Amino acid sequence: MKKQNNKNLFNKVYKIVRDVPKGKVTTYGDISMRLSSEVGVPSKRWARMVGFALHANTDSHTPCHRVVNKEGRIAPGFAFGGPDEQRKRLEAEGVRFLDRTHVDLQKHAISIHSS
DNA sequence: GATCTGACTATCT
DNA sequence: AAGATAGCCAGAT
Repeated sequence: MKKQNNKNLFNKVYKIVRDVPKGKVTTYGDISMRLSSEVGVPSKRWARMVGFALHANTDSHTPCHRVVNKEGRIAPGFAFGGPDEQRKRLEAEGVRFLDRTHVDLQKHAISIHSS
Protein backbone atom coordinates (compact mmCIF):
# COMPACT_ATOMS: atom_id res chain seq x y z
CA MET A 1 0.00 0.00 0.00
CA LYS A 2 1.55 3.33 -0.49
CA LYS A 3 0.08 6.43 -1.91
CA GLN A 4 -2.84 5.17 -3.84
CA ASN A 5 -4.33 8.00 -1.87
CA ASN A 6 -3.70 10.18 -4.85
CA LYS A 7 -5.77 8.02 -7.11
CA ASN A 8 -8.46 7.81 -4.52
CA LEU A 9 -8.47 11.55 -4.51
CA PHE A 10 -9.35 11.68 -8.19
CA ASN A 11 -11.77 8.85 -7.74
CA LYS A 12 -13.47 10.70 -4.93
CA VAL A 13 -13.85 13.72 -7.12
CA TYR A 14 -15.62 11.74 -9.80
CA LYS A 15 -17.77 10.08 -7.22
CA ILE A 16 -18.76 13.34 -5.61
CA VAL A 17 -19.49 14.95 -8.94
CA ARG A 18 -21.64 12.05 -9.97
CA ASP A 19 -23.40 12.33 -6.66
CA VAL A 20 -24.52 15.83 -7.50
CA PRO A 21 -28.25 15.82 -8.18
CA LYS A 22 -29.58 17.25 -11.39
CA GLY A 23 -30.21 20.96 -11.39
CA LYS A 24 -27.58 21.44 -8.71
CA VAL A 25 -23.98 22.52 -8.87
CA THR A 26 -21.00 21.94 -6.65
CA THR A 27 -17.87 23.99 -6.25
CA TYR A 28 -14.24 22.99 -6.32
CA GLY A 29 -13.95 24.41 -2.84
CA ASP A 30 -16.69 22.16 -1.49
CA ILE A 31 -15.18 19.11 -3.09
CA SER A 32 -11.79 20.15 -1.81
CA MET A 33 -13.19 20.40 1.66
CA ARG A 34 -14.65 16.93 1.29
CA LEU A 35 -11.30 15.61 0.18
CA SER A 36 -9.52 17.42 2.97
CA SER A 37 -11.75 15.56 5.36
CA GLU A 38 -10.21 12.36 4.11
CA VAL A 39 -6.66 13.56 4.28
CA GLY A 40 -7.14 15.74 7.30
CA VAL A 41 -5.96 19.06 6.00
CA PRO A 42 -7.53 22.45 5.32
CA SER A 43 -9.29 22.90 2.06
CA LYS A 44 -8.10 24.84 -0.92
CA ARG A 45 -5.08 22.67 -1.57
CA TRP A 46 -6.98 20.19 -3.66
CA ALA A 47 -9.00 22.73 -5.57
CA ARG A 48 -6.65 22.44 -8.53
CA MET A 49 -6.65 18.69 -8.34
CA VAL A 50 -10.40 18.68 -8.55
CA GLY A 51 -10.30 20.72 -11.71
CA PHE A 52 -7.51 18.52 -12.98
CA ALA A 53 -9.42 15.39 -12.20
CA LEU A 54 -12.39 16.65 -14.13
CA HIS A 55 -10.28 17.78 -17.01
CA ALA A 56 -8.67 14.37 -17.11
CA ASN A 57 -12.08 12.78 -17.28
CA THR A 58 -14.16 15.32 -19.14
CA ASP A 59 -15.26 12.92 -21.84
CA SER A 60 -16.30 10.45 -19.24
CA HIS A 61 -19.82 10.31 -17.90
CA THR A 62 -18.96 12.61 -15.08
CA PRO A 63 -21.24 15.66 -15.04
CA CYS A 64 -18.37 18.12 -14.93
CA HIS A 65 -20.75 20.84 -16.02
CA ARG A 66 -22.23 20.71 -12.55
CA VAL A 67 -18.88 21.64 -11.11
CA VAL A 68 -18.05 25.31 -10.93
CA ASN A 69 -15.57 27.41 -9.04
CA LYS A 70 -16.37 29.17 -5.82
CA GLU A 71 -17.83 32.12 -7.66
CA GLY A 72 -20.21 29.83 -9.43
CA ARG A 73 -18.38 30.54 -12.63
CA ILE A 74 -18.02 27.79 -15.21
CA ALA A 75 -14.89 26.97 -17.12
CA PRO A 76 -13.63 29.89 -19.22
CA GLY A 77 -13.46 27.94 -22.42
CA PHE A 78 -11.68 24.72 -21.72
CA ALA A 79 -14.87 22.85 -21.09
CA PHE A 80 -16.66 20.51 -23.41
CA GLY A 81 -16.41 22.68 -26.46
CA GLY A 82 -17.14 26.04 -24.99
CA PRO A 83 -18.51 27.57 -21.81
CA ASP A 84 -21.65 28.14 -23.78
CA GLU A 85 -22.15 24.41 -23.98
CA GLN A 86 -21.73 24.00 -20.26
CA ARG A 87 -24.08 26.87 -19.60
CA LYS A 88 -26.67 25.34 -21.84
CA ARG A 89 -26.46 22.06 -20.03
CA LEU A 90 -26.89 23.69 -16.66
CA GLU A 91 -29.78 25.78 -17.87
CA ALA A 92 -31.35 22.64 -19.27
CA GLU A 93 -31.14 21.14 -15.80
CA GLY A 94 -32.89 24.10 -14.29
CA VAL A 95 -29.91 26.04 -13.07
CA ARG A 96 -30.49 29.75 -12.86
CA PHE A 97 -27.73 31.81 -14.38
CA LEU A 98 -26.92 35.20 -12.97
CA ASP A 99 -24.51 35.89 -15.78
CA ARG A 100 -23.37 34.26 -18.94
CA THR A 101 -20.71 32.51 -16.94
CA HIS A 102 -22.11 32.56 -13.42
CA VAL A 103 -24.67 30.22 -11.93
CA ASP A 104 -26.86 31.00 -8.96
CA LEU A 105 -24.81 29.43 -6.24
CA GLN A 106 -27.21 30.61 -3.58
CA LYS A 107 -29.85 28.45 -5.14
CA HIS A 108 -27.95 25.53 -6.55
CA ALA A 109 -24.75 25.24 -4.59
CA ILE A 110 -25.16 22.06 -2.62
CA SER A 111 -22.90 21.30 0.28
CA ILE A 112 -21.87 17.70 0.16
CA HIS A 113 -20.50 17.49 3.69
CA SER A 114 -20.35 14.06 5.21
CA SER A 115 -21.88 11.68 2.81
C1' DG B 1 14.66 13.08 -11.72
C1' DA B 2 13.83 18.15 -12.48
C1' DT B 3 10.82 21.76 -14.32
C1' DC B 4 6.46 23.61 -16.06
C1' DT B 5 1.86 23.70 -16.22
C1' DG B 6 -2.97 23.91 -14.60
C1' DA B 7 -11.19 23.52 -15.15
C1' DC B 8 -8.40 26.93 -8.05
C1' DT B 9 -8.40 30.16 -4.09
C1' DA B 10 -6.72 33.84 -1.18
C1' DT B 11 -4.25 37.97 -0.68
C1' DC B 12 -2.11 42.18 -2.24
C1' DT B 13 -2.02 46.24 -5.12
C1' DA C 1 -13.76 46.71 -7.85
C1' DA C 2 -10.61 44.47 -11.02
C1' DG C 3 -6.02 42.72 -12.15
C1' DA C 4 -1.68 40.63 -10.71
C1' DT C 5 0.93 37.58 -7.53
C1' DA C 6 1.62 33.79 -4.41
C1' DG C 7 0.66 29.23 -2.49
C1' DC C 8 -0.85 24.36 -3.00
C1' DC C 9 -0.76 19.52 -5.06
C1' DA C 10 -0.44 16.22 -8.62
C1' DG C 11 0.25 15.19 -13.46
C1' DA C 12 2.71 15.78 -17.93
C1' DT C 13 6.93 16.66 -20.53
